[in-house]
Amino acid sequence: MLDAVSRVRRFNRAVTSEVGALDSSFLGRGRPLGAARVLNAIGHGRSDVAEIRDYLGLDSGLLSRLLRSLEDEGLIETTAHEDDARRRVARLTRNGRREFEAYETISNMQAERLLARHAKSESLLAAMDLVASALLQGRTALVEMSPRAPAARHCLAEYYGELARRFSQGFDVSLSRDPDARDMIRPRGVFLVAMSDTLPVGCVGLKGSGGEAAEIKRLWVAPSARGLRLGRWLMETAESAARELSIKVLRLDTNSALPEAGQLYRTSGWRKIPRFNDDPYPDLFFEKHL
Amino acid sequence: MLDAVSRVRRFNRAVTSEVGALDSSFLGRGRPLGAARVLNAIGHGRSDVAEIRDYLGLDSGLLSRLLRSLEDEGLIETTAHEDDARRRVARLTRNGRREFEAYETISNMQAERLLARHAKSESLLAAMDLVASALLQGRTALVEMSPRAPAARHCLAEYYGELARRFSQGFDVSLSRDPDARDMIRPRGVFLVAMSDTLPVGCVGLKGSGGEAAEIKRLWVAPSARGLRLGRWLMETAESAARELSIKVLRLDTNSALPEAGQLYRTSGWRKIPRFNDDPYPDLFFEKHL
DNA sequence: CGCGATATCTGACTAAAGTCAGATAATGCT
DNA sequence: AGCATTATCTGACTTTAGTCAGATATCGCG
Repeated sequence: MLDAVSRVRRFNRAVTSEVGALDSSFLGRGRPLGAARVLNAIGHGRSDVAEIRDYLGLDSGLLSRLLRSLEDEGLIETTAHEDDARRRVARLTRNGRREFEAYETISNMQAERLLARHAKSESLLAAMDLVASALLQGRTALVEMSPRAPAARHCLAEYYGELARRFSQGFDVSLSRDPDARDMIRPRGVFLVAMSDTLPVGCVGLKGSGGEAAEIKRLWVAPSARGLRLGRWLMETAESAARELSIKVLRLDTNSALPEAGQLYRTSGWRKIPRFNDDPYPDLFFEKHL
Repeated sequence: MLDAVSRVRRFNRAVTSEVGALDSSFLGRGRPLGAARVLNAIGHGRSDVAEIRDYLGLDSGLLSRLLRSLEDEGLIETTAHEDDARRRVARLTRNGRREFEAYETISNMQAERLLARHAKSESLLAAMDLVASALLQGRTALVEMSPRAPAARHCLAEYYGELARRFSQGFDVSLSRDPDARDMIRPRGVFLVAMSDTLPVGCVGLKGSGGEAAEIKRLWVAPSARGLRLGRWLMETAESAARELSIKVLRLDTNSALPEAGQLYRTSGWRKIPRFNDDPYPDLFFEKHL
């Protein structure tokens, strides 16, 4: 019936009217949209004036005036940056925080209303995640963090859950060789998480030993972010990090129940090698010289 | 990691920036956004001034001026409505059509670009359909049309495809009692299609015989529109139409491989009855007195 | 200290969008 | 025909957003 482009355009029309509705609900608090956006940016932790300007794409003169008007309303206060008095930092006052929270409530209620009128809200959320990951593709960031950080833990939990679903015999982390977190933190290794706005959508661990050999562990991409070549990007970034750490040879184990992963390794310079550990889950082993 | 509301809000942020990008690409043709929107509304067949005003939510004075500026550019011409000279109708000139098509090209290319950078564009499209159906929920319309109309045929083809996937023995329309289209057109019956913007997302047929008994056939809701209570709405509307046609008793057949349908019938006043036909596919039979 | 670079602000504009009170003309109804 | 209603238009205005050229203050560095 409808070709692909028409379907995308129907989607665009649908969200345009919905987004417009959000904007006009923001107008209800008697403040122009520009000022409301600045207040919200500050509320969400963007304190540096340059950072706000950059985030909202505003002219420096315009932002300066908007900040002044929020200051006159008593919602924010600005002070000089402590190590550089040319820069200014903005902070919400008590009233500003109250006003910011009113905007937050509007946004949250809008979101809740949408979910409430859908009887299958889990499938709606999954679809929203997928579309958002596609739209945010260019702004996805790979962040190095501890495997114990919340975003990293989230990815690992999803990863284990997925293995449990995919392996016919299930998956129990405690039976697998769970790497010590310290081996995936510099200087021994690294742990990378792909962040798409606030959502962690993928991860990979480089588990070093201090020597010239290291292992790739825990490569995972969220279902909502598949098809965006994130796996490849994670692997390339992990390999660069390995080179920085003077690692010469990388190894990894995987399972033939994860064919996408195997395909990725084969097409990016990895070579199949014999089993090199006694972990019960993997049945395929790869190596790559850097 | 992220609760439902945060996920919706991430989605909102993602589409807000995307919509902004579409808007600014429209600016490239040297015309303010307001004028471009009016031109596009006219190009998409909205000719009545009041209709445009309503669709775009514009003040009458503002729209009047925008129409004047498009007229001065030679892109549209307005004439009095033929049955009511107070109303005006706008129409694209040859140049206007060319300009409209330039905007169409921009939108189409934007959509294609998004799809092209996604390696699983079919899953992206399915997600977009689902989100759009949810957002457009309040604007979904039930349209009575011939079962031979394109939108109706689309629904029927999807319906047959779904039966083929769901029934363990497959499904072949030619073995089933395919109702004559005329039995689902007034005055004998009706055929309803749920339109969500341009996408047909559900259908139902009321197959009459001219007498007091009629059958409900071809109830289908698109996967992207499930959870929106569309099935129930289609059934209620078909029942109202049946009452209008002085039908006293409705019957239908279904299959236990379609549990959602059976559940819907059971919770809306239908009673299980013995088999009343020799169609090989159904194994459940219902009746409802109006 | 002096000087070019940097961050923000101010002033003076313009363009776009939106508001609102009539003006104008056609229509429907008695 | 008379008159309230309806659809659109015009004029006069305000608000919001955005641009741009300097002004001001601070910083980093030789």
